Amino acid sequence: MSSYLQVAEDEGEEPIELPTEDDSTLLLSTLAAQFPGTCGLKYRNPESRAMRGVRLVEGRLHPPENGWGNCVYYCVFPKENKRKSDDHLENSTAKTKRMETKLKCSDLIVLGLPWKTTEQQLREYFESFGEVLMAQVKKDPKSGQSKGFGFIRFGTYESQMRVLAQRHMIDGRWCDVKIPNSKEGQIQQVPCKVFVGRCTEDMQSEDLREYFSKYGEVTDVFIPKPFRAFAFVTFLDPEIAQGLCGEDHIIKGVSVHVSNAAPKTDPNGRSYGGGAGVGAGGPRGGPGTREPKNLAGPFGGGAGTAHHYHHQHHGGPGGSNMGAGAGGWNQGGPANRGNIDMPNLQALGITGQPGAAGGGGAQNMNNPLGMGTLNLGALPMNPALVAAALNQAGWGLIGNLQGNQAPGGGGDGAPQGFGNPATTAGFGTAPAGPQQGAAPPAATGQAGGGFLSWMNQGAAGGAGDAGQGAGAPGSNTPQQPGSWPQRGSKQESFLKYD
DNA sequence: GTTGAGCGTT
Repeated sequence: MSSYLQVAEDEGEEPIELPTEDDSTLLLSTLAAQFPGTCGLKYRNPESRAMRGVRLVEGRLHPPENGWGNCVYYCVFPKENKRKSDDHLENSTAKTKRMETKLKCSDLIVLGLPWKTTEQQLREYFESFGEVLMAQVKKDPKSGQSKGFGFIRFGTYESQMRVLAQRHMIDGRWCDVKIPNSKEGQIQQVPCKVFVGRCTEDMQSEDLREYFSKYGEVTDVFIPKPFRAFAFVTFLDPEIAQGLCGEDHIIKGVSVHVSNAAPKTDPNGRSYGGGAGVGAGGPRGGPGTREPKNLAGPFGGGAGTAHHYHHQHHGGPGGSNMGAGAGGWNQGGPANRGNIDMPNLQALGITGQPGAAGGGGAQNMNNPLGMGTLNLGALPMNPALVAAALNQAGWGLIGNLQGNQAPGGGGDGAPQGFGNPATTAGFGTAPAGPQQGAAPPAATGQAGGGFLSWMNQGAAGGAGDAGQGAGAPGSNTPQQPGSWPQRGSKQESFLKYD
């Protein structure tokens, strides 16, 4: 017997009745279907007159102690918890939400299923990650024998991301979940990493982490060694990262400048950018302003680059992670599959948007968090500039947190600030939705403490990426017994900080 | 009732 719950976008708005589930919970997906971008619910406590948050566990909103009652519940949006000072981005909530409607889930292919696994079992397994809209096991039409793979579809992007983030022990076998080839290039990438210039030597990674944590969860801090007067800070929420770009902040009494994380280069030092400097985009750091040492700038337009990458390929098909023809976007094409240069890009569905720079770029910029916090399309720039900036933002490199890739040489550039258990513990700890329930109330927009913490953003942090992975093994994957099976591993290569 | 990288009878 499901009943209905009155939910309004905000106080004073017309409520909509939403059906609750049999267990009286309200599916976040149900909520999000009517209020795209919502990340939670709140209601006004009649006694204290204060707003109260509704418990959210694994995609289900749980009623207060005495049931839902008759009061009206209000949506909580990530945007609303953001600081106000990002108005320069002109990211209206409405626009953000509109964007989010485009954050559709994709079918996901599940590889490596045991022959005996049924669709029902498949569904049941993945339901611990969120609402499963579809589950199928591909079978031989004649014999009915499973082909050993299947497809699933989730109701929420977050669930999808969670599932893509790890391997799955299904019915006794490790299975891979990936974006199907047929869906390639349909998912977006987002930069979560910012460049912090004018750092002083006494700024430790923890200082930066502490400082920037007030804006959102910091998943990574990278400070090059030896001292180079800059750092990289990676946020869980890409929009937070974006919102900080162009700003000056005082840390330890020193004014530092935040800008887009620098672009990366391929081993030959070629530029990936389309030539439009990031600085042209507006408030972001202009060319040359962020690089204390002015390394040879491989960017188009001669913008100074903070650093570049060195790719070490250990066998396997070479190829840079960014195809020149793609204007800097990770293409995720077949040539890249399995290339550690973009380890989990494909798995995470974070692939390029070749058309981004051309037409309709803005609407293609979506948020893999599924929380709708990023709205690059609303930036006061034209799509081409956005695309150009993004090309240089150093997005795209997603490391594999499972710890089987980075160790063994990849961690040489990340002596500290990585592999922080506090930030890596989120994922892979339990299939049943790690820490959502424990997420601090204020952390809306961040699906739990460690959501996506495993993501290694940006090539800029190549060394850091590796380091993060290196820090993870054994500490963040209690459920992962031993190492990741080597199935499908084709090569090893590393990104090394230059 | 075998097999173990892959890619979906709509």
